[in-house]
Amino acid sequence: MATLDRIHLEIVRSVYRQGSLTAAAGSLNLTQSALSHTVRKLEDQLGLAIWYREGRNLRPTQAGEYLLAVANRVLSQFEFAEAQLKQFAQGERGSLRFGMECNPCYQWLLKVVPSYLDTWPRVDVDVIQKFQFGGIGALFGHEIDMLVTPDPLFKAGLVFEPVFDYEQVLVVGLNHSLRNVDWVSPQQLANETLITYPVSTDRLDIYTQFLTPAGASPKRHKLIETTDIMLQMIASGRGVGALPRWLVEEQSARFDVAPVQLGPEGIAKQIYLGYREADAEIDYLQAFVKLAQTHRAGKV
Amino acid sequence: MATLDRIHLEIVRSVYRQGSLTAAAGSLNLTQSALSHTVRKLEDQLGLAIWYREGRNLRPTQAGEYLLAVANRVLSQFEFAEAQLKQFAQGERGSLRFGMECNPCYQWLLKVVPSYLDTWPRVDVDVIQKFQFGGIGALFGHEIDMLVTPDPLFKAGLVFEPVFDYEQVLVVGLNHSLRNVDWVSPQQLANETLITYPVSTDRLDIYTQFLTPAGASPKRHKLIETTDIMLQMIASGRGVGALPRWLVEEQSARFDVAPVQLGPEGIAKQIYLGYREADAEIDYLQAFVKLAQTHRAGKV
DNA sequence: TAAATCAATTACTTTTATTCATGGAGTGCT
DNA sequence: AGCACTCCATGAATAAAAGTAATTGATTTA
Repeated sequence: MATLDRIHLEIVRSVYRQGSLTAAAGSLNLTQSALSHTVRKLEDQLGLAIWYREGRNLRPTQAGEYLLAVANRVLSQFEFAEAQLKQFAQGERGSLRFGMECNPCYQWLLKVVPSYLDTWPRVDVDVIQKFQFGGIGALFGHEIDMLVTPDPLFKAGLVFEPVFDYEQVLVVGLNHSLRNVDWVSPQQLANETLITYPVSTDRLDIYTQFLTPAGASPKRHKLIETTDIMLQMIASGRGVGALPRWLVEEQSARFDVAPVQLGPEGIAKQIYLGYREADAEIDYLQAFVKLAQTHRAGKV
Repeated sequence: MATLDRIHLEIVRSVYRQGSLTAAAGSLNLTQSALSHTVRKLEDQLGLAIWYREGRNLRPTQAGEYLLAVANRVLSQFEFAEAQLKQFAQGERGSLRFGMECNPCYQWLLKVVPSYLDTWPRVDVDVIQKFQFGGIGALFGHEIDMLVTPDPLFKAGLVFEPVFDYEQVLVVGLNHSLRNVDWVSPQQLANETLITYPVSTDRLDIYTQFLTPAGASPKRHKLIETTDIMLQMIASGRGVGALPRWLVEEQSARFDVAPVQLGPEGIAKQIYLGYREADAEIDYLQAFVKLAQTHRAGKV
């Protein structure tokens, strides 16, 4: 069935380059006899001649010319593919698909990824934000390779590692009455407009760890998708938000906003990286975890 | 060195299509064991896994995904190439490169080629008009496959076959004084302007077979490259020309020109097709010769 | 004309691919 | 839990193939 094979293309190309079967045999580390046999067999199978035998040398037939063109094209694809696979094998190449389960996670990832891309130039990074069965499901379903989440799930087959600690704070405008208090209580938000990302309240720390336990709630709850717009709204006094302290401090140069501690102890948060146990030895994955932990120590 | 081979791509694709090694083995007419061995060997050589073994089924690794993409692309090229070669083998496909040594030859070819292209849709026809070492040299040098010429050369390795007889005539405008004579003599051209294609006089029949033997020559000799312009010039009385009778008769509908016999006997010409003896069995070449001879009988 | 070069061929050897038989591991069903 | 089923891996045996060595014949070069 499949008469044509890579070796045949190699022979056609080599005969063309070297000018003779004998020379081609040398360059392919085979004997002249071997090539002669292989060629004969191929020609028999195809039912046509690849070369005219003219005296002691070969001149390609039309089929030969065609095969030569195919050889040049296809062989380079083989060679490129092999080079790519070699890079895969050496771990120099791959792709990391991230899944995110909280917005601060995304903000954090944006800060870590650039230096990772520098050290692993051949690893593609992709961020997937919508998964059908949640982050864990996406991990098990191989939709993603790494989950960035504040909620580790220590389950067989998965590994979670903490990579970043931060404090979730209230964000207020510079003229806001709460700006200069040491900390705010849940009740103090009863007359405020709270601006959050548009996700259900059980995924918002300010509800789960602050308002809900105290039975409190804000006057209004506004949903805004992007951080920049959210900060602009807060800066203009339209409401208050809840974000990681480091993010607020970083953005305070661009927006007139300030962080305020939530409760007497503050809300401590952690970001975890989760991945499949089976992938643990993938070096470029392991390298990401290491890099993430390095960032943790310094100020991100 | 060359680890990756066609069969590996076949396996990768088949496993993807069939969903399992066992099924793939079936579709490739091999045993499951054979594939397993082959795969193992390839993975060892590449130094990476192509599939994750998950329970009893296989899920492609990143390298596997990549290989699958390569397989889809490269295998289709193999398959197309094989189909093309099959057409070559069946003589359904090829190319016929014509060389021309006289302008009437070209006119004649233009009339024969269309019906040939109809019957041999996969044969490409090419016309080459400039050859370094003459038509015969081009034939021997494989620049062309078929020579259309009025001068056959019966030489070892070449075959010439007559395919068309025609009469070379003088072409005059409708108001020309020679229009209604039975035939013209060389001397009658002494006061005429002769318009010919721009080639040396020893390649012009009106010189070699008419003027030169009689020691005559026209008053002026103008060179014009295209037949249409030449006929326009003749129609407007700027001179006379020499062309095949069939061509003049055909064009007399478009131009005000008429044919006049050259000499008491007329000038009889033949067109020959020359080709390499070695190509004699190429069916689409032989078919062209046959077709050309058919045209000969009828009015071209 | 002799020496050299090249492809084809035959007989033989080596390597590779494939099969057969079997075992282990997961999956699904009762 | 137990059983049947399916799938992949493996080792040993075998079949197939690819390869080599040595020689021939044809053609070119010196």
